[in-house]
Formats: sequence, structure tokens, C-alpha cells
Amino acid sequence: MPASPQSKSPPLDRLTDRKHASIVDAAVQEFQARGYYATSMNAIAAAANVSKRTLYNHFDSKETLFEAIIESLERASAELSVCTFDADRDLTEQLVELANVEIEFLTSPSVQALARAGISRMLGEPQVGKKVNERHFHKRVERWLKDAQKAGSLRELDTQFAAKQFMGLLAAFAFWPTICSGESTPGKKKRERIVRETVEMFLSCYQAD
Amino acid sequence: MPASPQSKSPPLDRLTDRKHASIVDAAVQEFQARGYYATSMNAIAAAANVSKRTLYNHFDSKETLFEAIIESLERASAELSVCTFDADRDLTEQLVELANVEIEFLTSPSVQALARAGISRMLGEPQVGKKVNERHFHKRVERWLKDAQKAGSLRELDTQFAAKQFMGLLAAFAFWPTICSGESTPGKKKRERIVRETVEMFLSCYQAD
DNA sequence: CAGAAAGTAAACCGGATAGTATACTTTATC
DNA sequence: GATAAAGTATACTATCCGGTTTACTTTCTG
Repeated sequence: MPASPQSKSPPLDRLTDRKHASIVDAAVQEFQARGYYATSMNAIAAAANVSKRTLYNHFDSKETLFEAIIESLERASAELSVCTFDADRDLTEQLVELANVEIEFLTSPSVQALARAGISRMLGEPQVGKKVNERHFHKRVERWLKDAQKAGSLRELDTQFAAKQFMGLLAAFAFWPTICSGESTPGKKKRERIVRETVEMFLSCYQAD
Repeated sequence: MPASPQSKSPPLDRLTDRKHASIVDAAVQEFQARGYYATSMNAIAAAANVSKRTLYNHFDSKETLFEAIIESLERASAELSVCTFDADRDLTEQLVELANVEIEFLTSPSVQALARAGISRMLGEPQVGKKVNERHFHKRVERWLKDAQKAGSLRELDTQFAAKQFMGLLAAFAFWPTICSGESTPGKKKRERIVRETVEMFLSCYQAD
């Protein structure tokens, strides 16, 4: 059962490709677990079952490898389902849906990996931090809020500010605790509660009259 | 103009004390700027204008130095003013006051330093992370909420959960951006807006009937 | 002012790390 | 099946870091 062919010209499942994937997987794991500085190239090579030379054949440096991973994670996160506002559907229901997408995003292993690695890197080299900007993450919510407000379902609001509040409420429960205190990500029931209460608070403030 | 005498037996301003303070200052700065792992003892010694041996005469190890700093920062943060609920005063006004104390806390240099250093340390050694637990930070708000709710000013609520929401709203604007993206802490006007909107959203959800 | 306490500069140690070199084997492709 | 591309194992270089040692000077204090 070979891997399904990609959309572009068939890249085949050559050894090289498997090694490449193996390296990326291992690096994501290691960076996530230990952060940028505490992760060594030796460890990545070992975890990937790859010789060090091969590792360096695929990526010129630790820096390059890290950057490639950040980009791949960003690409993956961009492929998330988009919630479009629908004036005919129940507002709460839609907002719950949106919150669910976002909380799933925040708690996904790849985002957690991105965040942990990115934060550790950034603490050491502040100027790099800007790249892993959160603004990008708020876009989905912003877009939805703008549409909902235009349709008159929400009272006048600063979409950017409100989106940050919305995400802030979710992240306070579903993102930062796992990043900072090593707590495990909230389970299904906890997530449901977080979503419910977040939507309730948000609408009690912003729902149109 | 010698330093004002302390409350205990006069510790005088000996060279030793100046060096000690100089080391702590430099270490706070370095740890804050670069995180735990990216900060070297050489760098701290240089920044403190102190020989390496002196550094090690004051602190046995990097670990010890770090712990001492965390403790001193925690002690400083514990000295913050406490807001006690007063049933006779306007609810919004009181909550604004509380939010102001908290936002001042979150944006204070010492807390920022604590957080940056602590987070970087924790990413490398997860088991240490629990010590810099956020729970402690929520206590003030929790206490206030419990009193306000008992007095009937707030509807029934889970104080722990609500406190986390309250802090989450503040932190989304006044804490995480500066930690993660190197943004400068919000100025007075921005802080006022954050406080205002946070209190508004919170009360629109939780104010009693 | 003498001796103890504390500070200084510089070299050094053991260990770890990013990255390279060498010599060899495996995998893919014509 | 030969050849080139890619992988492997191992050991090496250069560097840096936490921490120590040495040999010497400055600062405090009785």
C-alpha cells in the first residue's frame, strides 16, 4: 500500500523522501519537547534514524531545519476549514462552530509544537519572534465577525479587538496552560464547556440588541 | 548620600552588597532578554562587571542564581495591593480598579522578566514549570469574585473559571503579546481601553440580573 | 596598619554541540 | 549490472559553557 500520489508530478516514495519526512517528523517532536536550544542535531538525527551527514544533506543547518518546520506547520495550519457567516443560521450555533474550529486549532499537536519551538527560539533571538505572529491566527475570527456585524447580528464593534478577546478567552484555557505548565490539552468535555462559556460571554456583550 | 538603613541590623553598603545587587540586576536582565538556556554565566558576570569567581562566590550555580531571582521576583509580586470587595461601592468602578491592579501586575518589568525566564526554563525542563504556576496569580481575582458573588452583586458563577476568563482577557492584550512577539507593553491609554472593555464584557455576562 | 575577607583576571577542565571529513554501503536509474 | 546519487558509521574540529583553580590585588575591620 504505497502512499497516495500527490497532485503534482508523481514524487514517488523514494528513500530520500522517506528520510526527509522522517527528519521533519523527528525534528518537530524534538523541538516541541525540548525547545530550540535544548534540542541537538545529534538527537534529531538519532530520533529520525538517520545519519548526521544525511541530516545535513537535507538541511544546511539547525537554523534552516527549524525555519523549514515552522513554514510547514504554518502551511498546515492555513488549511483549516473556514467558517463563513450565514445570516439565516442561529448565531450562537455558528459561533460555537467557529469556537470549536479555533480550539481544535489551538490544541492541535502541530500548533502546540510550533508554539513551543517558536517561543523558545524567540526568547533567545527576539528579532525572529515577529515571524510567528499571532495576528495571522486571528484572521478567521476577524473575518467572521466583520460579516456578522455587517449583517446586523452583532452590535458595532472593533473586529480586531473583539477577535483578540474571543481568542484570548479560548487560549486562556486551551492553549497557554499546556504551553506553560505542561498540562495536557483539555479533553472533549472540557473543551465543550470552554466553548460554551466563551460564546456566552462574547454574545452577552456583543449580540445586537 | 548612603543607602537608607534597612529595618534589620544595619547591613551597610559594603562592596559585597553592591556586587550582589549588581549580579542580581544583570542576571534578571540577561534571563529576561535571552531566556534561561541562552544566557551564560560568562555573560552575566560581564554584564554585572564582576569576575566570574565573584559570581560563583555569591551563587553556587546557574541553577541557584536562577532560583534566587525567581524567588525575589515572586516576593516582589506578592507585595501588590489587594482589592477587597465593598458592597456599597459601584460594581463597575471596583472591577475597573481590580483590573487595573492586575494589568499593572502583568505588564510590570519584574513579572515580564519572571515570565520570560520561567517559560524558557520550563520549555527545557517541564517538571520545573509547575512552580511558576499561574494559579497563584488568579487568587486575587478569585477572592474578589467570591465576595462579590456572596454579596449578590454577581450571578452564580464558578469563581475559578471566571477568574481565568477575566485574566485571560487582560493577558491577551497586555501580557502575551509582549512575551511572545517582543511588542512593547501597552501605554496608559491602551491599558485603559483594555480594562474598560474587559470589565464591560465580564459584567455583561456575570452581573446579577 | 595588619590580617582576613572579598574581588580580579586569566587560564583551564570536562563535557556537549554545530558542523565537517573519510571511507564505505545501499538504493535508484539507465 | 554499472554508475551515480544518497545513506551510513565514525571520528574529528572548533567552539562554547558551567564551573574550578591559581596567583594576585582591593576592601573591610579590629
